[in-house]
Amino acid sequence: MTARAAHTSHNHRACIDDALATARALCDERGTQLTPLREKVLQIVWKSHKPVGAYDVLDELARSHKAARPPTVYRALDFLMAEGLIHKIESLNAYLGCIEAGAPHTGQFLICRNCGATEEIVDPKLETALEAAAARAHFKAERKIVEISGLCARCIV
Amino acid sequence: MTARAAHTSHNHRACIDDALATARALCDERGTQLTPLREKVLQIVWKSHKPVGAYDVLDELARSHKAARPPTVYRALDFLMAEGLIHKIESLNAYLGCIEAGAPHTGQFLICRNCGATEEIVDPKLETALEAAAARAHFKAERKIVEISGLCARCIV
DNA sequence: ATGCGATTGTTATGTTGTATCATCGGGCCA
DNA sequence: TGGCCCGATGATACAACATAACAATCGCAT
Ligand SMILES: [Zn+2]
Ligand SMILES: [Zn+2]
Ligand SMILES: [Zn+2]
Ligand SMILES: [Zn+2]
Repeated sequence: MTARAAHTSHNHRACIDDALATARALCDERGTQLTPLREKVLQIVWKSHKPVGAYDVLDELARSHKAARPPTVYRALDFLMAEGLIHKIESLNAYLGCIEAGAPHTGQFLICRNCGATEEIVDPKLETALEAAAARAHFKAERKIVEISGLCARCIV
Repeated sequence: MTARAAHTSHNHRACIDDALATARALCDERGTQLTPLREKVLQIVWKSHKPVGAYDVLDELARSHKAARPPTVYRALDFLMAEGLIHKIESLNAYLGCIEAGAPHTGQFLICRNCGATEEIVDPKLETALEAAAARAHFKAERKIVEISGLCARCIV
């Protein structure tokens, strides 16, 4: 498995610390600037394994950063997406920390409609099937969005 | 092939007529009401093979229906989605006529970033791969969103 | 010191989507 | 016929999501 499943109980502090350390290392290597503001936003996005809306990030950010405004947040989110550190969940208009930062990819997501927990999966067979489907239609695939909603293992009961 | 490819030239009037006829037949069979308002919205969505935003629909609708307001359009779109006559393209916040109305499914889409043409595909192998990926993660899939953006055959040059 | 580019501040606005209550109109039954 | 129900639409207001445009700041290279 590439990462802790979203639904398992775990010491989530470790998730956050790992994500932040990885982000610092990647940005350092690339010469991009993971500023304190951007790092704070990344930390907020990683507060849980549920996608978080931009305005929720804003509310949280504003607690420690009174100047925060919508553009403050969207710029940070744009940077983090460009660096591959977070993904946008299009069907929720919300953002989620990436579990495979550094390996460029568009994510594949399993979104629980009951508890909201969203697991990013990296499934090579699915990736292949997506490429093949596009190829059969003579289409040059660039960004491949997969968002599957339903019930997570924990919520199936 | 299940339908005309979005990028091929064709008599699009036939697309619209087919879609409206299918919609009337389905709603009649189900005892649901495809009112003139809803039919008009469906026709507007089908004006092209490009996804159309709700407020674009509103602008168009308002030309013949002065009372039209956002709820007017969203209610009609919600009805048409519930009947499986249109799909929402989540990554564009826009709506597209369904080419397989009557066969319940969540669509798989190829979205050209150059010309905007969006083709709905029905690819059983891809469907299988999605199911398998969810199953491997012990996830009960309900809605499966696939939106692949890139370049259509015509725009690859 | 000066200019440059990247980042952030600041104000305003654009775009997408809902909540809520009122009104209309056909079918149904007393 | 008159009253009732219910689905559809009208109408007003607002919530949620996102960007435009310009100013200020700061590190750094000339
Ligand atoms: Zn965690
Ligand atoms: Zn769940
Ligand atoms: Zn057509
Ligand atoms: Zn194209």
